[in-house]
Amino acid sequence: MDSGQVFGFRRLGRGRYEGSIDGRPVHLEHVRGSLTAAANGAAPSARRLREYFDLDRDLGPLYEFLGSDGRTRPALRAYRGLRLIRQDAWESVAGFILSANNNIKRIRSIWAGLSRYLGGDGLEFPSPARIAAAHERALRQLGLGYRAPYLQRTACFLSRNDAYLSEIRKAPLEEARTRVMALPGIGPKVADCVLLYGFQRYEAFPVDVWILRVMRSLFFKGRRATPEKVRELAARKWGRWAGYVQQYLFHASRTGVI
DNA sequence: GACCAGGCCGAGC
DNA sequence: GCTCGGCATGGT
Repeated sequence: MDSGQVFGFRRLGRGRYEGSIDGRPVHLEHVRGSLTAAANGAAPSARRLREYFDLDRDLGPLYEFLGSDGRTRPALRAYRGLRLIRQDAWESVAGFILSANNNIKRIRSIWAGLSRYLGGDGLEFPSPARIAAAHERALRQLGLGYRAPYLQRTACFLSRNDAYLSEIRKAPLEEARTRVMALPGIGPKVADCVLLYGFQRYEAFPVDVWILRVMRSLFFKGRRATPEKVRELAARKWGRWAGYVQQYLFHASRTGVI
């Protein structure tokens, strides 16, 4: 919840969060290895929670990758158990359009504003149609800045092409990436985030400023390396686990562990 | 009061 | 094809 994957959850206390899953508000509590969910209406089922948090995936191969290399081992030691949330595709599209040249704290704040002023009764994140119907000026007032037209144009397009995202899910990786990048405000990095977090394409390896720094430092002897070179190395080294490795490196880098 | 943040876009070579 | 400014805004 705190590793920059989702922006709609608020931390209430140790292991306690409020947010929404499947468009329904929910309270989550994680204590001593036990996860519980509570809601006013229907809470997500145990099965749904296991799926949402990807709990049934065997992370053995990931731990082997991370643990067998001294450069990545600290990230595993610190954050063993960290998993990729299987979030809604539209929410990943919107969240990572907002993320461009922004910081996580402020993305959360913008997300909360959109939910409060454009979402439904449960303060869930607004649908494409609701954002499409908003005025760009209103979006700017919520702090989106120059991202306002991007989010709105993408919302307009998706509200009129409701099969667009589900077709991406079925496409081969490179085609899927091209189609995600065709949306306004989405370039290579945001596309990789959408593929990874919204479509569970675990080969995707988003390269932002944090990942670029840590990858240069760990694997390029501190020398310059383009995001494209970094992506190629990650694909070669970690294959289908690259996205998971990225999350460990990103979070460890941001928290000063590596 | 700089500098930075999970970058993208359009213009100009 | 590539490089390079411009872009809104709040946190630090």
